[in-house]
Amino acid sequence: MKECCEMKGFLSFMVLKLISKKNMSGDEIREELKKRRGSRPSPGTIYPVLKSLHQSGFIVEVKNGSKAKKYKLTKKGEKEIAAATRKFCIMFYDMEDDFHKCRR
Amino acid sequence: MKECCEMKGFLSFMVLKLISKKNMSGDEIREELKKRRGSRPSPGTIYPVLKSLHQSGFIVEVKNGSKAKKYKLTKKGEKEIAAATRKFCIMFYDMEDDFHKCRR
DNA sequence: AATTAAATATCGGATATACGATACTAATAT
DNA sequence: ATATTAGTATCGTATATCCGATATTTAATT
Repeated sequence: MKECCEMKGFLSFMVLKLISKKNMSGDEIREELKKRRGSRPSPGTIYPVLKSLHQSGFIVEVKNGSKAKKYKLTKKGEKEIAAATRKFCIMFYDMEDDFHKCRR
Repeated sequence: MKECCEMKGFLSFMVLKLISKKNMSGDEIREELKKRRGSRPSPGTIYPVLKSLHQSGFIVEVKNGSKAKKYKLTKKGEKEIAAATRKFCIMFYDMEDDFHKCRR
């Protein structure tokens, strides 16, 4: 382990979570992730994740006009993110206090 | 990716977090993680993590009497978990709502 | 002290995660 | 139509993560 607590491994969760709130394109997701974790994930990081989520049937592409295509959740994807969120909350149930502290 | 949102990658964070709340032995940590994520991590999972955290200078061993040795944070470890917690909160700042929902 | 049990430690390997570099595609502008 | 740009996609690779199996150490029991 080069650096402790890098917290890798939540990328697909986070991507699915973001799309669940709002239909987004790959680039928009990269931008949002930059805000959240400091660094903008490279294309080689984000697109394979989207591909994988698509292959699993959790997201589909949506095109409207000449804009960059966006992704939105499928029914299956909604179930998945709901289940994953539940797990997340159980895993980190006592992090709520930390959220409050960070707010100040 | 076999299964989406497995949320691997948080083990060392979680271990450090647990020790920060209470001095714990490897076995106690395994037990606590069983509650949180459903499955009890195997020895081959948990002890390398402890070793790595120890080598990084985040934790030290504490023995009292004939009981199983426990780990406690060092100053460095305290700083590390504080920084990691801050990152966590930024990354997942909007998960608070989900915590509330899960509570019900 | 010898035996058993509990806890810890190590090893090899499978899989996941993420990145940089590069290639491709589609939209826009010239 | 061609050139340019923005967005998307793929490839190869490095590292992290985690596990099962096994070995070792430590504590408890007889």
